[in-house]
Amino acid sequence: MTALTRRERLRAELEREAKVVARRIAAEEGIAGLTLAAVARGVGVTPPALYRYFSGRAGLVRAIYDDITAEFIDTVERAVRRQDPDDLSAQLHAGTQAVLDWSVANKVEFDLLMGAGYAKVAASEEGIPVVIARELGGLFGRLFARLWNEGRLACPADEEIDPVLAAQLRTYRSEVGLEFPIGVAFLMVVCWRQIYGLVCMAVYGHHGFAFDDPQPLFDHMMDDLLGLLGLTRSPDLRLS
Amino acid sequence: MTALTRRERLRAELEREAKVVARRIAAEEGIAGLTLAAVARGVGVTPPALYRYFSGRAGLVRAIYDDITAEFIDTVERAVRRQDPDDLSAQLHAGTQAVLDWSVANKVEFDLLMGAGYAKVAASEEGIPVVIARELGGLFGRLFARLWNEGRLACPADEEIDPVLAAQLRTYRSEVGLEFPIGVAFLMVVCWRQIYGLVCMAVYGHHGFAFDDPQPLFDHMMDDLLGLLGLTRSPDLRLS
DNA sequence: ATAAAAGAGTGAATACCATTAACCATGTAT
DNA sequence: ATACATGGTTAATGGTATTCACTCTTTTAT
Repeated sequence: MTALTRRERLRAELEREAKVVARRIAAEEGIAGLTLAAVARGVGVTPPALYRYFSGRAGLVRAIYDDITAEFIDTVERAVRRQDPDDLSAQLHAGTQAVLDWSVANKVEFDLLMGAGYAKVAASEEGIPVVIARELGGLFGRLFARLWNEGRLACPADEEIDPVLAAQLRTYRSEVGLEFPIGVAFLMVVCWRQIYGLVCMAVYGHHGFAFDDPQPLFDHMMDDLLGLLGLTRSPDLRLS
Repeated sequence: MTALTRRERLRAELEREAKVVARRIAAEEGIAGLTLAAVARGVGVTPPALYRYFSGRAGLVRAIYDDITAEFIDTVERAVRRQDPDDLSAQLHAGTQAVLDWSVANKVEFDLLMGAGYAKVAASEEGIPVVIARELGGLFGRLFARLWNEGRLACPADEEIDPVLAAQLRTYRSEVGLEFPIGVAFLMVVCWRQIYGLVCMAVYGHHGFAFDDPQPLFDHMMDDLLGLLGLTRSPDLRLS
């Protein structure tokens, strides 16, 4: 039951609408082009009214940042769950493809979450830093953990890893809340480095004159990465 | 001989100084915080005066973009030339290390050249697109060409490459002005994808809570990449 | 039911910013 | 010496964020 008072309903409604308008403007004009005045026009109020909902422009950006994070993680999570629960290769593949597809389809949002925008948001607010890395790391980390438990993963032993790197991996592992050896975390980071590079290339497009479509490079990369994990590409991907 | 008139000297001086101030402000505040008014204050003129030197704010950004490109390429080129001319491994290693070091030391500039800033600059101006990719591709491409000529490079044959990817590689090769088979271009792109991913991680820092120092991951990556090219890490790197 | 309190919006004011136009002083060239 | 080109100025326009004082409405408490 909606024990909400009239005011609360209206407030929730305007806040939702303001964020929708803000998302649309950001997607069209970029974060730099996202102005309180434009959002105010879009929802039919004067700019100062928005200060009842967000703490200024920075607060508005922070608000849509949180929404975008949830949306991104949800998208990737759904793609993973759409696969055969026993086919880890298919799940890793689909999740990674979802990361690429969402990023290319939402370039401004990607930049905010994992690009230049991240540093700005993180610098101006507290409580941001680890969010996206933890969520995404946890999502893929659970798949890596299953691989590890099945004993199919060939990863370096703790002693083989450079001490400085080992310390970083331990920090990473504990921050993301994972249980496996740091060698597994190392594999995750090696994979992420490659995925992230490809996605950044596709999103920022400084090689777009030739590699307009990232899919062929992505397919090659997935074969590489799955091979690194001792897997082969699963034929029955359900990407629909 | 300076066949420059007094006015020309003063003009060149103010233009230089304005760009220096702009670079400083951009580095401190980010490109978004780079305002004509602040630059004008910095060089002791009123804002409209800068319109005699740059076509508005966009023109100023474009001007420092060009400077930054030249500076970046020059830095990498010097690092390569500092190595033994016959030690391709050392040259590749040093060049790549220079890319990382410069990018981390100049985050805002990196973003402008190869991150989110690139898309904005490229969208608003003509003649930009291929610059950075061509310069950097040419620099590393010459090293790959030498490797190829020495026959030490194990790369896929043309027929083994997916047709769509092959077309992209041909576009890339011709745009960058390289001569070798597209299999070599493929290796270049595979390497760049990994380097770029690591650099973006280091610059944008969404994993910075754990991987504050990118060097250990970089060292691992270089071993991988040099191995991919049939090389081993050269012991006598002169990075000083 | 009515009065007090809380909430949500407005308009005005301040302080930035970019950009253009009109204007003036000065260096350069004839 | 004079005419012109150049590089600067001030003033004006219009956009932005943000704060403050005020009003109207809704909620809450008596």
